[in-house]
Amino acid sequence: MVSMKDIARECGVSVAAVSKALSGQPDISEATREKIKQAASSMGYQPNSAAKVLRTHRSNNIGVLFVDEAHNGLTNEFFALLLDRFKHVADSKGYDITFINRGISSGSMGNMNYLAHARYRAFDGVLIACMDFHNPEVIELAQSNIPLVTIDYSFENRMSVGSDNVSGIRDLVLYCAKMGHKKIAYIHDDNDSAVTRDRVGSFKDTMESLGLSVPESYLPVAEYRKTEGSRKATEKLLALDDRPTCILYPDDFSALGGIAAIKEAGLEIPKDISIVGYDGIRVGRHLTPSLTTLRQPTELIGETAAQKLISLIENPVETRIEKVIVKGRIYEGGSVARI
Amino acid sequence: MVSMKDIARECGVSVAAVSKALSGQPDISEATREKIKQAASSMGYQPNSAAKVLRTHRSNNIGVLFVDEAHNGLTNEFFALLLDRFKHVADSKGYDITFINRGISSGSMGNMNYLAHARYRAFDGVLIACMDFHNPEVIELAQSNIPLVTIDYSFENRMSVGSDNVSGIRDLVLYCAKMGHKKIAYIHDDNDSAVTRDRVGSFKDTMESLGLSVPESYLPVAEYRKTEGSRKATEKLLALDDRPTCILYPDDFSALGGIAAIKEAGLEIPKDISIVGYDGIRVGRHLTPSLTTLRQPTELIGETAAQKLISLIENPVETRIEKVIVKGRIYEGGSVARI
DNA sequence: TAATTTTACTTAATGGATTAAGTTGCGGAC
DNA sequence: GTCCGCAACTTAATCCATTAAGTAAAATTA
Repeated sequence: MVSMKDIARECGVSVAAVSKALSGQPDISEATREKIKQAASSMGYQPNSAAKVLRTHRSNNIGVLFVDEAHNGLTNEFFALLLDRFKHVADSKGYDITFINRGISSGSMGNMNYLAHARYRAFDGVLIACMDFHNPEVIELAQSNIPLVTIDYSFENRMSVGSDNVSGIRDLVLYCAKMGHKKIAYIHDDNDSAVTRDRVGSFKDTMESLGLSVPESYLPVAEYRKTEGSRKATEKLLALDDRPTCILYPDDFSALGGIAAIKEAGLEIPKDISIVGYDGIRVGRHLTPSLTTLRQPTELIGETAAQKLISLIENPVETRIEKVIVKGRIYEGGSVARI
Repeated sequence: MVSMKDIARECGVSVAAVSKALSGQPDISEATREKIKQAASSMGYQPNSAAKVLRTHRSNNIGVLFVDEAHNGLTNEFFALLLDRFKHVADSKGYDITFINRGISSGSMGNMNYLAHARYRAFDGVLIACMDFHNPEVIELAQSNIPLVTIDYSFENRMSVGSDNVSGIRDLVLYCAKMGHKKIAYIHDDNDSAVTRDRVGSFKDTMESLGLSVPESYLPVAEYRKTEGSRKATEKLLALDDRPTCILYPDDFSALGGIAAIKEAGLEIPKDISIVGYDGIRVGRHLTPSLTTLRQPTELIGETAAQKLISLIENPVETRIEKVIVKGRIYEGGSVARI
């Protein structure tokens, strides 16, 4: 490997001069700079990030924390798309992306936790998405001094980007009501998160403002993004004496589980029962009938998260901590009947 | 940040002793080792990867080259799942994963190419998937001395993991023939790759072995994984005087494009025309009828790639260069009619 | 007991780049 | 002619961990 030392020898200057010439510092004459650049290029010089990081404490590397146990991270279309756009913006600004995990061993002290890993790699910033935000290790990371952006969850005094769950659920409920539905159920997770609180709250509020009642049985619990749970929750709803005419699912994967249960019960969508998803993933568009859902501006969320995080990294003082909220839009498929 | 220096001062030993104690070297007494470990842990010591990489030239970091322009990388379910499994194995063996891109600037010399980026970050190894393998930069990377595994493409003298396209296409054709089809079309890309050659070759060979003829018009061209192209190719096939009774698509996304064209033509699957996909992505299972396809053992490909690459990194001499080929299995959906 | 081996360290060089502080030579001001 | 200021460098310290080579003391052997 050619280093600055080699170039310096070749050009008869000091290593410092080479460093300055290549990094565009002003106190190097144009002639010398040209000579150094020429030599660097002809000798096949490649910078060494380790040396740079060691000296400057800047890695131009962003850590991404995506849970991947149970295939819940990358293979989730929503998060894959989010990461794709995030990566795109990061790339264009000269940042790499490395996944944060728990597999790196810290010598004798067992495996590193998330924060230790982030420090070990000297990440300039961290993106957290698709996680259990109550995990102590995640909280530890969030309370560190590393620039941080979270998706769909907000820590105190930290940047976050999320979708507007309140308006999302409201819009969906209003749409269903407009289509004539009065008996609407909402399946949700019982985890303690703002997403759940916002959505359930919005659901109840909107229903109330429409003068529609929501029996407790219309709010069954199922883990997010698990088809199995939503399938069972759907079966419960279908078994009710006073069955709802429309079921809202908390995400499109859950809706897939619901569809399976409905088909199994010998019912037809939307003739016998209407359903609505949330997220707007690709598969929904190819179903028959296609799934009415709230399409999240996933690309925008990913891009915004990257911009905010990089701004936080590069201008820590001027950058204002924000809780960015972006609105989604209803995709009107064919899964809600007019009654 | 606490460094070994701080621990050394605290314990009254040299930095070298600390390094040895923490990395488990034998020539440190148990008493001293214990003391150092205690101090390290109570002082909150965190190793510094930059220093380690600088000194040892080992980064415990694997570069992953996934094209992402046109959302073709991460958001492709096949590759997302592949990467997910790859990452899982890499994690468990203590390797991080960083995306290789072209966004990192090398000071005055423009942006780094893939190889330069890999050297810059000192990746111990590289995974290449989902790429244009004829790209000069990719070839340059493949010809470097960095341990490398490619997916679904094989460079001379380099490790690769791929699915068995020959048996895959053959199995599908045999299945269709068994269902009574004689007029079978295959849409394919006209790029110059082993995947295409193997598949088209296998298609023609299998058809010939069955005594079935394949007119040129039954082999229309469309770019892989693009619904738009396959839609047009399908329209062409449907417009033929002697229309095929069954269309094979090169991947499930292409099949989605075909389905759109077929619906638009007012035809019904599988009553009027049968279709077959390739890959076995999730959406296919939720279509009505569900898509008959060749399900690739994506998880296995990802895991194998990781194991092979890490073996290549850790035992460069003993590890034999292999072209691993794994077989897929037909998923029998409802998109092929018995005629 | 003297010689040898082992144990448990220390010393010092090294990897590659950055940067504050210092030095030299030159042109211009007075 | 002298002094000042500036351009264009060089020097040297620094970031942190690793490791070959060296050393002193303790343990073993003859």
